[in-house]
Amino acid sequence: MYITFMKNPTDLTIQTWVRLVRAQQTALSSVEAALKKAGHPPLVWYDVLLELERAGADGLRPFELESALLLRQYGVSRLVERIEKAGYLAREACEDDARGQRLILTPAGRDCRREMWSTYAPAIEASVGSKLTPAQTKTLSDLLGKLMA
Amino acid sequence: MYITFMKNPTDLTIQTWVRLVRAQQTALSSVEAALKKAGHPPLVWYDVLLELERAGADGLRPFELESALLLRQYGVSRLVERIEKAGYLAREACEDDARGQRLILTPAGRDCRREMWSTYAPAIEASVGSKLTPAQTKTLSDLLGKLMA
DNA sequence: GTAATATACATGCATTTGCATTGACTTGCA
DNA sequence: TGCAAGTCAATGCAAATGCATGTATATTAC
Repeated sequence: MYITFMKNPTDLTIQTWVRLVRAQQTALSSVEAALKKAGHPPLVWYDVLLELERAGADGLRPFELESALLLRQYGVSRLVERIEKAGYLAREACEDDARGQRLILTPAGRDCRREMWSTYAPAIEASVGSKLTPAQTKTLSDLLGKLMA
Repeated sequence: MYITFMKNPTDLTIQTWVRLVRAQQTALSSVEAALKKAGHPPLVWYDVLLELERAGADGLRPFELESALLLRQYGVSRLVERIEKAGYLAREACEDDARGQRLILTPAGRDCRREMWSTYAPAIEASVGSKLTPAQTKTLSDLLGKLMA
């Protein structure tokens, strides 16, 4: 039996929590809205395509995507299915593990990611970059880093 | 024809964006998981119950909840339906507007919110409070405030 | 007063997500 | 070797969400 000691949050901590949730929600939904308005797929597709692009010719295993993007196993399974159906990735049999598969970015997928970026980038700038000085941005990044650690 | 000038984000801005999304996602899902593990309803129920508690005896109109919690109209409609079915809120006809209704917290709803808080509070402390000094927390809160503005 | 428009809320239908389970293969170990 | 346990991925079913639209009432313009 473990006793985990977790004291109650201060008002300041609560306020920070609320702002974290709200600020992210607001920013994220404005980015998603921009993508949708431009006729692009949802943001998570971008993340997948980017990971695959970074992974290069060997692609990635679904479980690698799962941990890289903090998705659930069944979420990856169905997301990959949809992206494949759109022609942006290909599944290959995995040589060294017959249970698995390799997910490879297609040229169309590469193009899609690039086009999404042309909408995504200004949306990030509008929601984050334009609201803070570089020094403030750095501070925010560091503090968020501490939260994730 | 408007020209909206939005330059591309710096690498620092992009990193901050990614961390904002990830940090919130991580923290939020750990809070949600704690609630679920304790047998409580999802977090958004807490938000609704708290808003209704703050609103007092007259309760709130659905559209007020919508803007207070940044939800979609149909989301509120169905969320309220579920919470009502659980017995945590009551719907009253609205005197001055026959299209509308008033949502009132029930005693069971008040209790539910209190019990949720006993899980929610330590989870906030664990995801935010315990990771930062008070000064850092204040700085983070202020910077997130700028993002929301 | 009445017609046009706007607001409040609900809902049918398709898509997505969550949860539990299954099927297939691998690994560890007797 | 062989089998128990573990890992990778898919899927059936239920719940939640998104989108478009519907219904009712209120407000505005004339």
